[in-house]
Amino acid sequence: MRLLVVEDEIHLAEAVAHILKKNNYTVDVAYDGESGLDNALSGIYDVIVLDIMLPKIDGITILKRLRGEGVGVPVILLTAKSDVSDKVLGLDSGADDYLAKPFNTEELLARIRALGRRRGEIKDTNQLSFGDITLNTSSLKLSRGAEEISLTLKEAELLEFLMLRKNMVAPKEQIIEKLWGFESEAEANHVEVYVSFLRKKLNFVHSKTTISTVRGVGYTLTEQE
Amino acid sequence: MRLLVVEDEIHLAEAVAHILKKNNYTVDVAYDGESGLDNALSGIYDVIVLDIMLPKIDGITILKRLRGEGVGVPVILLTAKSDVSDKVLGLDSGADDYLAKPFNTEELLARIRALGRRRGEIKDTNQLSFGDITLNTSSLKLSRGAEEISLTLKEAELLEFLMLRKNMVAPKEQIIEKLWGFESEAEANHVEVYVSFLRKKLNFVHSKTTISTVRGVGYTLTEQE
DNA sequence: TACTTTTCTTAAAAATGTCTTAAATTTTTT
DNA sequence: AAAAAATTTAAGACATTTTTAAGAAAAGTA
Repeated sequence: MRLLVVEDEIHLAEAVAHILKKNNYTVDVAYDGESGLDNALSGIYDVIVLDIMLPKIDGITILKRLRGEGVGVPVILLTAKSDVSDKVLGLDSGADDYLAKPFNTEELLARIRALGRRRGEIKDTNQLSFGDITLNTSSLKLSRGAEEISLTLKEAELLEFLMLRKNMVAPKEQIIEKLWGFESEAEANHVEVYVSFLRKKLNFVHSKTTISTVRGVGYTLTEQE
Repeated sequence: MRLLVVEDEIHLAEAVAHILKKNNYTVDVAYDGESGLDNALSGIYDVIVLDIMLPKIDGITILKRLRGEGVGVPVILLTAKSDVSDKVLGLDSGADDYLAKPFNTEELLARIRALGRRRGEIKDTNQLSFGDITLNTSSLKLSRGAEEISLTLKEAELLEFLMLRKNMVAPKEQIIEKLWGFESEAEANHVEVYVSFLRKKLNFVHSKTTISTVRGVGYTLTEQE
């Protein structure tokens, strides 16, 4: 994961960068709003840690510009102000999280993990793997070893959703929301039908990976022994 | 993050709870001052949204009692009155924020985020531990060491409730309210049945943790030596 | 001890959630 | 416009969970 830290207090910036690198992130640092915005617009970052008070361009402005340009990268706002109105403003501008200085390391790490996770981990190859299966999110092909089968769009979306969540349970509600949007009449049965389809196809490629159901909650991808 | 909403207008309470859950909070609802206070005193909440006008015990009184007991959980007061004196009274009684009805969703969310953040807690996992056992509240799996067993939804809810209250006694009444809703026909026997089920499962994983009965009151989780 | 109350445990009934089809409908491709 | 593919609907079978109910056991009381 590649992170951008935009912070003008050099000491703090270096300290944060150091900690993040220690935690296996690739970290770039910008010391003022202008270069921060330039970097952020590149779209190569998975999470941006952004101070509000900055020289040249302030954090809120950067955030608005990013969102205005359609850059949806998760942003954690950093600030000394604990003013409520300020927070609301930040969040309204499209921040994903908010952290007041001084903050502790664990807290920052936890939030970065949380946001990074939300993004998932599709590499530029469009290949997504779990256990013995691979899904090409572009060609919609599911493969296990040499065996391969085509998925329909909905099937692929569902599988991708489950794969991104690895061993976590994906609530049925969330699946509906993701695949059909949440105003829809879509019923739980839709999900069940597609789970059934997918299981058949997983079976077809003789995968050891299965979709197990957690009754009353949802589904989770598990690797069988 | 775990929130408590204390609001007697059922419609509003449900709507708020729904929105909050959508935003990944764990939400409990109490429909009157008495059960609101009981719940609040448990100390398991990160933020409490508290209506002022309530049956049985009013919000201000609840707030004072909480602070009197040394419970410092952030409280957002909710009220139809936009009366300034009321606001002052609320803040003097130890409220952290104040929101006049009708309020918009974003505003409420922003304030909760702001207050929750102050606590510095962030929900990073759905694992809950007590003594030698761990409950995954998402996959509904109870484990002790390498041994593991699946729980049903109700079993998991009950265990979670007990685990959150650690060594405190969970009154049967409160358990009913939490698992079956506050106006249900649910009888004490329901709880007894589920306690029985759970004990069997705790036994199954050879846990030293047991549910002990406090006759006439309720149940509590205890670790046996 | 005898009696009352509360809790525990079970089995079976009822309710609910899930799976699997096939057919109907919609969308896309030819 | 016809054919093919994908999606949605619907219904019955099936599985699991929840509820009910009733007697046994345990705890409290006189």
